[in-house]
Amino acid sequence: MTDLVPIPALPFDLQQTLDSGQVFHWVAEERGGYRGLIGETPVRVVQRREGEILVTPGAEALAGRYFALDHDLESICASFPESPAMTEAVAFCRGVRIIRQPLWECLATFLTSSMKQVSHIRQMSQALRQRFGERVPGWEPLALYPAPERLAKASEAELRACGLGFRAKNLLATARAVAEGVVDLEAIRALDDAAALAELCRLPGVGPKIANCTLLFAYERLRAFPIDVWIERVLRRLYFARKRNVTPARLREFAAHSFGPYGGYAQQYLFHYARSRPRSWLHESPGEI
DNA sequence: GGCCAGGTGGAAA
DNA sequence: TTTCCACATGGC
Repeated sequence: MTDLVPIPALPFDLQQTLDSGQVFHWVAEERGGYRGLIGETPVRVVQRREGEILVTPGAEALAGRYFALDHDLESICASFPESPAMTEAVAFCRGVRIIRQPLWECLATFLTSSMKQVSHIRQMSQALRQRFGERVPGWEPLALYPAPERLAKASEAELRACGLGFRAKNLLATARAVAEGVVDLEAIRALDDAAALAELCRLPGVGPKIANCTLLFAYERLRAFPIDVWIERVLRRLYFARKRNVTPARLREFAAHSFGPYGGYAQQYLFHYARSRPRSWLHESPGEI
């Protein structure tokens, strides 16, 4: 293996970023670091110390963009609403970045994520890559995420064989819609947030949660605020403690208006922090933090 | 073995 | 409008 090349990254926490539930295919190596694909380019990334990462020669610019090393985390965090829990989440998530993923890979992966734990999403992603994606010579077992055209040719049974369960039907239908140009993922880049959300939601199996994840993790819409079961619990505990009849619509409205232009970052930090706490954390009252 | 997991879509109230 | 429920699979 050729020597890796250092690039400055401060603050950046590679391990937590890859383990924060936004990307699912990076493989930890026994000697340390990770192997993964940035689009179609195989890359090895290692972080040995604060403030820098080492990457495969030639992939410096690609990795810097993918890992969003240009995001000004200090300004982003300063824009969050004040609260003890938010402060704790920010401290815990120091260096976690919201990365820039390829559109289809991100959309399709989150399409398979419904009612699945993060480890299961990894398994399905790997199975789909191994079964339908092109291998990368010399980088086994890495394989590309299969293009919509490839999945569109698969049968629902083949997709189910990758452990997708009822999600197979939706992935197949969405792959066909994208392959046929019914929905143009690239063209969505030009739309504003609301229009982009609506366009993504036209795809079968894609609702507001998955659409917002795709907007946040692939379309660089840092205001997008996906609400899943975890974030719903966090919002209820931190901001609606002991209040009854808080509808999902009320939560959506609150999230959209309370977290500012980088609400997606706030959401990701709260998500990652809450998932790292003991289960009981979600059931304590805010005053007990 | 019951419970839950980064939800969605369609039916029923 | 809101509420309810089926939908597959796997880990603990």
